[in-house]
Amino acid sequence: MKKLLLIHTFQDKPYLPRFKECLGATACLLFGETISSRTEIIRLAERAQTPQILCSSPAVLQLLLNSDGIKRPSLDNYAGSLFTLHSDKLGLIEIVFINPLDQLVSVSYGKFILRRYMSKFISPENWLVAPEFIWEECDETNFQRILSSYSSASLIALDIETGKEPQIHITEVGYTAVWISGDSIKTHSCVIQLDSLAKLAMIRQLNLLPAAKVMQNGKYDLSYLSRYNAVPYNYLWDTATLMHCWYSELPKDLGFLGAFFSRNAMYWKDLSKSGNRRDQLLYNCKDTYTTAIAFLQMLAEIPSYAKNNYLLEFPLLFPCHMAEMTGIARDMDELSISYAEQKQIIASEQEKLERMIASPINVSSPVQVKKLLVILGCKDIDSSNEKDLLKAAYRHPINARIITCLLNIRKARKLVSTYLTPGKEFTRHGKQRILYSLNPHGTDTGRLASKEHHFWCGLQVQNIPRGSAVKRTLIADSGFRIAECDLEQAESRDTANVAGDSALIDAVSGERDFHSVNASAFFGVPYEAIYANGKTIDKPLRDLAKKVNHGANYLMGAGVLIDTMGLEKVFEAKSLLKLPRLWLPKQVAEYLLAQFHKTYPSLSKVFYPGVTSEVIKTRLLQSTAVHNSKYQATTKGWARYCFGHPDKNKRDLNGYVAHVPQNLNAMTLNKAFMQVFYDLAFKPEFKLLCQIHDSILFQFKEGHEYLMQEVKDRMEIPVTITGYDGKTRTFTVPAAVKAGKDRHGAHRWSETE
DNA sequence: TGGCTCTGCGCC
DNA sequence: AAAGGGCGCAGAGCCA
Repeated sequence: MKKLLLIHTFQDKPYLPRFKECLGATACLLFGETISSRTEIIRLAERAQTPQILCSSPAVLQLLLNSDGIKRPSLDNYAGSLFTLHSDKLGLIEIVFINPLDQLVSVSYGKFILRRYMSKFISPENWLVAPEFIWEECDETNFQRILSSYSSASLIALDIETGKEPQIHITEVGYTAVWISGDSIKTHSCVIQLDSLAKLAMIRQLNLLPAAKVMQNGKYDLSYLSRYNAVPYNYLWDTATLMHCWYSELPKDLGFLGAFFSRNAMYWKDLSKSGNRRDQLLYNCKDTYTTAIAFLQMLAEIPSYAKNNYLLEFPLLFPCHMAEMTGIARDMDELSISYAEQKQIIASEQEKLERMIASPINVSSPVQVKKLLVILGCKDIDSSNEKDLLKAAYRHPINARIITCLLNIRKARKLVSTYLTPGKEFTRHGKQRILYSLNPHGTDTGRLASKEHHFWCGLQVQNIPRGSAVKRTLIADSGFRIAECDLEQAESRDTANVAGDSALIDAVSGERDFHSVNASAFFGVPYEAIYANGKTIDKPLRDLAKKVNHGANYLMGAGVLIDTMGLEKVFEAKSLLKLPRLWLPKQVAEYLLAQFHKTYPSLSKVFYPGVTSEVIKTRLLQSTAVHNSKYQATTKGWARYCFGHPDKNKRDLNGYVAHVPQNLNAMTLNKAFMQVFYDLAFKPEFKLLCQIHDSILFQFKEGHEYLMQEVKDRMEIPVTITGYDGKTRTFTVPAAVKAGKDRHGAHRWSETE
């Protein structure tokens, strides 16, 4: 029988029973005392009569690393790393680090990761024997040899390192070539320090080799290599994308992939901190070696659902790359105007506020704002976010004056600091552009995520404020018009069809205004009294229905609904609906939510239980959607592996229930994005800018207005889906397109709203 | 000073 | 006891 030794910390003690659940038939001795030397570790192993040690102690990690001069190593980074020691009695001792044991409870995938790391000891036969790591620097003296040997490689992993000063540039490019023949796998790694045009020529030649390329988050590398005219040929594999397709809920960084996929992993990223040139080159090589090893292990294990996901996701990297490299022009004059306006608001409101409270205050400091709340007689409110401040405002007119002022400052500050501070622009030929990145592996649901650009500038493009303060500084290129096409009520339509709730399907796809239909159904008021002749008549009731719909969709509880609506609205709803005068806000909120579920009963009766049982039985949420669109490598839907327990944990349930329509919408938009990319984005009169969850932003040349319709046509994709009620339906989410003004007006993003 | 976590808030 | 989904960025505050 296998025997292990666990060295744990005092804090781990409460979780030891959980730990034992993961052991299966393996015996394990536990040790939770202080250890102060390597010899002590060896003696401990000898006494336990096992050369295999699991360890969650940061102190032991420090012991094993201190000869390398690494200060304060993080256990998180080294979890999964394998260290070795030598014992005269036992021979080779292996130590695998694991995460602190509280993660067995606090993280949904805690047990899964622990079992994975344990299997390095328990089932070593499941792990590829890593080929030897051989590396050298590549320069004029050995380039021809390396080029000719790499030309027969089966696979080449590559990775760039970049520097920021004096301007962004590539410092090195690393490669690991892999030769596979039969059961034997050989690798060789090299790194080119990019310090001359001759070296660039070498990089170009290596990148053009026929072998399939594998990168980790390769879009980053592509963005730089594009500028050096050194784009790699045959980029087919991406380890971050693969990981996302397989286990979207797990980390995807290279350090984690190394620990997860390589038995002998040793976290290497602390190397780069040494400042030593050779370490830097070695570091770069290790990145590519780890990418290659992780990829090979993935090939050996990856299940079919993840392969199918990969066919859905990998192609997106190319339109995303194009959009990232396009960006949106910024009107710098308009920026300074808008910046000054917001600064002015901050100054005047700040003065007003400080006059009222007769004291200086930093409104961005939760500590100071909470003190203010105490002074305003609201010491029960222990948070200083907008929602809670509004509670305080509702209590007294003086509070309201002060808090309104405070919130105005916060709003303006947010605009200035996040969106309007100059310097985020990418400047070329004297023109400024806002760049951004779009990451297909960024979310658990299949939506794209956005961040600032790889070039250390730009903005997250998916959370630009809706008003004109920021969007008016983002403009079409000369001779172009900016336009946005969005899918209307996409998530509500998707929810309705996925759940198979016929009432919701009718409400959302009928001719009538959705929120007014809801208001009528929830509150028993005739539709015509809320909405008639294309106009809202009873706005308060319609808004109420909108909030209830939104809240119920995300399985909101009554308490949170009160907070989002605000007490005032809750009381308003009570009198509007003639509910008993003595009802507490909570009862009112519960009533509102109940009305929703009474109107659309399949959601709670069929959809939520369906999601729960699917997750429990299969651990997967498998989409049944089939899209009628072009350029698909697969017609099978996305599958998400689920570590959570929707039957035991409401947060998990909420997340999985929200996943289903969010994922369906994302898949539809992503397919639309592909169609727009292939059919339109290469035309000179068209520029693909980005997608924002239910819309695509683009530009077209003046005089080519028909392109708006072309985009719209490509977004309206018929979807056939089998709902949780077992019935199959086909539906199409309609799209609406809006363009900025033509040559006589401004060509600003703000015009498309 | 740099690095980390927490809080708050922008979007869909 | 109560629990709104999915993201990323800036500032505050704390620690070494």
